[in-house]
Amino acid sequence: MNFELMQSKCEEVSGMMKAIAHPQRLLLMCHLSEGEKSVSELLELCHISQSQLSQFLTRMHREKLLNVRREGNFAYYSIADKNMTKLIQSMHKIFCKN
Amino acid sequence: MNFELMQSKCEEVSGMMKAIAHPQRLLLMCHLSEGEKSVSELLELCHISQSQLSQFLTRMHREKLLNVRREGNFAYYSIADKNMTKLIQSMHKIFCKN
DNA sequence: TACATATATTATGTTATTATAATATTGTAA
DNA sequence: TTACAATATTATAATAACATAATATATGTA
Repeated sequence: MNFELMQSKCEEVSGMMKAIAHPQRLLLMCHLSEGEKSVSELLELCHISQSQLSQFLTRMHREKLLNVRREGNFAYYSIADKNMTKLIQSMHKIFCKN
Repeated sequence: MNFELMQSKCEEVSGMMKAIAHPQRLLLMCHLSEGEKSVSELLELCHISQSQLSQFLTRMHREKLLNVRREGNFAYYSIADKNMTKLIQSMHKIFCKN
């Protein structure tokens, strides 16, 4: 792998790191790695205000990391980026096993 | 895994994510994942000012992510946290293969 | 001693993140 | 139509991150 490619990869990937470089956003991603969840469910799972949760979700959706599916009054979010799912799974192995 | 544990893990791990949530710091870590490097070497590898490089290294050393070894005029940095090394390797597999 | 080289520190202006409060929107049900 | 519940948006104050310039320290060498 040449250096220029390495640099541009880092540029790209560090953006994804930023998304999970926050305790609550990482927790969100961990919960979402187990499947789609509604905003209300996420609100119960993470100790965070409704406003901030919505802001985080909106932001990560804008960054193409999350999908939304709206059904009536509810919004269901899921991880949009396959690599993000893989990453969370790797992190789980590394940091949460033993 | 219970939720409280999950939360405290996320608290801890998101700190590490922060360290690599920056293009140049991630690039630094990638280069360091191949072994110890001197500041001068890193300065050549990353396009970054001497001051900022030193600040980044100092910061990550303070956060126990890096080790320093001083030899005469030079300082050699290496990754101190085994999990960080594992993480960088996983990321390499996920983002840089194909 | 004087000077060069490698690295670290300090200071500072700019921009981005975070947290919170307040308000708005939209869909559903009475 | 009114009211409520779920979610989104806007505004804003506090804090942290970033980039850069300037200066300092420490080691090695002529």
